[in-house]
Parts: sequence; structure tokens; C-alpha cells
Amino acid sequence: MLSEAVQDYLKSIYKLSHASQAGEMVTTSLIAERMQVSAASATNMIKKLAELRLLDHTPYQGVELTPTGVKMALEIVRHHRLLELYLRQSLGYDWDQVDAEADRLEHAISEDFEDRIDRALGFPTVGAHGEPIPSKEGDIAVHNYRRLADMAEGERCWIRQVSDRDPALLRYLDEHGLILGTEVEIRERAPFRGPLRIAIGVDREHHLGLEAAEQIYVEIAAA
Amino acid sequence: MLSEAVQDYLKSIYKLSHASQAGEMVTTSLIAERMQVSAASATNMIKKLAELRLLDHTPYQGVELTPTGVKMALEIVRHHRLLELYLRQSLGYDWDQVDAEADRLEHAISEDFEDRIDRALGFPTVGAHGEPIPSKEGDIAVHNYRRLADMAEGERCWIRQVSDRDPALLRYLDEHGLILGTEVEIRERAPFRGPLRIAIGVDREHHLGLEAAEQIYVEIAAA
DNA sequence: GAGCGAATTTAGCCATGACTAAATCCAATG
DNA sequence: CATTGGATTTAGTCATGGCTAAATTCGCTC
Repeated sequence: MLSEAVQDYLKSIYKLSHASQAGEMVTTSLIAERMQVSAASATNMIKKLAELRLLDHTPYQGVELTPTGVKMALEIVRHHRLLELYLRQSLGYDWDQVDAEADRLEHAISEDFEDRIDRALGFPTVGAHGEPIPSKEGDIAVHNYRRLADMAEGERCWIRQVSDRDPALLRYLDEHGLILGTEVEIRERAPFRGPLRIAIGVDREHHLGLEAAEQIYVEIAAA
Repeated sequence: MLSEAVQDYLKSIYKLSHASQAGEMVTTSLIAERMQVSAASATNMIKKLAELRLLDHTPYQGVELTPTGVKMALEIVRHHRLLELYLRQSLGYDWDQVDAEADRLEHAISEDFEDRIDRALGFPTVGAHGEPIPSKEGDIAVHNYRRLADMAEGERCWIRQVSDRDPALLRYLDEHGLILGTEVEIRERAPFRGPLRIAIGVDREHHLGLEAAEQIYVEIAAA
């Protein structure tokens, strides 16, 4: 059984490798920052994970999960996302609270618990923030979403996924009706790094900071 | 925040002090056995808990929780019993499985989670095995139950509480309809350490080992 | 190609909570 | 009241996973 610390690092590295460009290595400092530990501590754990064959470490360059490492990470991600959804659906948690509580619980639940909430939720494939939920076998759906920040003026799209990293953003989006499935049209884009003016549904308009729009993933609505 | 290990010891010591006679001290070896650690490890932790003023330690004699220690223990017990009940009621766990899963989860849940399952369960005062659930303030009901093993021939009673320490017993009792609330009459007692012959309801009879009957707590039924 | 600065790694330390082996205490027995 | 055996404590070790400070490496600039 992998220790809690090992599981946390694996999950963070997995998420970081997805946030970075394909082929890019995940650096020690990125891991340290995400885990809120010193760079030296991160190096320590990296060496341990390499020892366990869960990742390949190129010193001074970065790390990359091995297939085994990815498999382990996906198990943890599955626990996390099922828990998030369960907390939301069955216990009424707010959108921005589920991540923290799932972090606490994900190491503690048994396979049996996992199966039971999976069944209670109707075997969902998508989590509380729209992320794909890995299957028990370690398969994970690949969604071809685009960032809302990358959309052009006049385009229409549905909100399909939102980063779970920023509770304040989640609270804001929830309060303003920008939930999963909402249809949005880009009315106007500021030329450089300014906000987007977007239309929500047919009658409401909204200004959204670029930083927020970079954390929202959308599916293009049919023309 | 108390560490998981500290919480586990507190819970075990609290339960042991209730299983023993009033005023009796809880010994190092009892704690070691219950926690599945060596006696030396238990001594280590006892010294730490004494340092934290959670218990009083009389060397070579035993320990006794301080009022603060009891308060901390009751918080953990409250988490545990609410979780057990939730697992049973909302996720369909069997009677003999809830203890193990609650052990995993009890350290991980937040106050918010506790409040939410408390509400979902309708603010219960009794746990899955009939044990009182401490209130958030640290009050706990005292039930004046007797052991089924101490009942005399001809007496009638209701099953009110069962020890959660033996999953095999719980499974057995559940399968034979000896659940909480069942009315039972003692038909015959073997003279010394033999089984009891009991009647369940009006038409069924059953032989129950003395060891089992010592772990079942009952309320005398009105004559 | 030397040097600089930032990132990374190494070295050495600490707390926690296990362990074994050895010493010590205490109660019971003769 | 001395002895002895079981319970308890002490002493010393280990693994885990943090930390800081110091050394090292790498990429970039001159």
C-alpha cells in the first residue's frame, strides 16, 4: 500500500503533467510549489518515487510518470472525483468546498466504499467540475475542450469543465450562473489581456476576467 | 490538532475504561493488545498523552483519562458512531462492516462533514450497534442495560446494544434475526458456562453461546 | 569560454511512532 | 522475607517525511 504522502505526490504530478505541454517534463519546483513543501523535500520524494519505478527522473530536468505511476495516479484521481461528486450530490456541498473535503477523504476510503458511491451516483463518467472520472481499469476519457480564453468574438460554446484549483473562482461562477452546461457567446474581446464580454443564454451579459476564462473549458456549440 | 495515532489511543483507552469496572485503571498491556502494538510502544504513547494532560499515568499501575482526555475521546467516538450509522443507513453497509470503514474515515472527516451526516440521519442519539452517540458538546447518555448473559430463566427483554468488536458475531446475529429491538425470553440457562436457550418473539427458539450473550446488552421488558 | 543566477541536489537535522532487547518493578509464593 | 515470573519501563534503533544550509549544475549572457 502506497503511503498517503506518495499518493499525494503522484496525484499532483499527474495533474501537473496534464497542465503542461505534451512531452514537457514536470519540474521539481513545480511539484514543491503544488505540494507546499520545500524543493529539497520534493527532491527527496522524487528519488523515492523513482526507486519505486513510479516515475523516471532526469536529474536537473524533471520527472515523468511511468505507466505504473500513471495507473496509480488514476486510481487516486478516481477516488477524488467520485468523492467530490458524492459530496455535491448526496451531501449538498457547495462547488468550491468539495475539493478540500475530497482531499481529506480520498486516502481513507476502501474499494468497497468506492464501489458503493459509484453505484449510488449511477456510475458517472464526469466529476463535479466536469473532469473525466477514470474507470476502475484505469481508462480515462479524453475531452477535446478549448479554453474559454481562446475563443474568438462571436463564437458560442457550452461550459464543460472548470479548474478546481481556485475555490473563489468556483464560488463566483456558481453565484453568477456560470455552471456546467451553460451556453455562452463571446460578445467582445479586449485586445490584449483585458476581460471578455460574454452573453449568457439569451438575455444576460457579463464581464469575465481573462484569468478566469483561462480556467474554463468549453465545447463549441453547433453554428 | 491531535495526530491520528493520539486519537486512536484515546478512543481505545476510553472504550477500555468503560469495559472495565468503575474506578479500575486501564493497564499498559490492555492498551497494547487493543492497539496491536508492543507494550513498549504503548508506554511511549502513554507518556506522550500524560505530557499532553490527556490522561494521568501511575507508573506500573495504569492510566485514567483526564476530563480533557474524555472530551477528546468523545469527539472521536462521536465521529465514529455517526459514520457507522451513515454507512449503514445511506450506503447499505452490513452490520459487521461499518466499524472497520468508520475506523478509516473517522480521522479524515471535517466538522462540516460531521454536521451534514448528523443532519442527514436526523440527529440520531444511538449508533448502529445501539451505543449512545455523544453530543457535539461532549455529553453522552448513560444506558442502564444489563448483559443478556446475566438474565435469569423466564425473564423477557429487548436487545438494545451489541458490542462492535466481533464482526463474526454481528454477522451471526443479523442472520438469525437478533437485531436491535428484538424481544427475547430466556427459556433455559445451562447451569455453568453452557449456552442459553432463548425464545425470539413468539414462535422461534435459539441456542446462544454464553460468550455471545456477554456481548449483548438488553433492557428488561415490562412484566 | 568565463561567470552569474536560479534551480536542483546533497548533507545533515528533527519529530513521530513503531520496534527489540535489557532492565526494573511488583505481587504472589514458598 | 527472599525469590521469581509477568508486567512495565527504559534504552537504543529504524523508517517516513518534513526542514535548512550548503554545494552543485545548467542555461544564459557577455
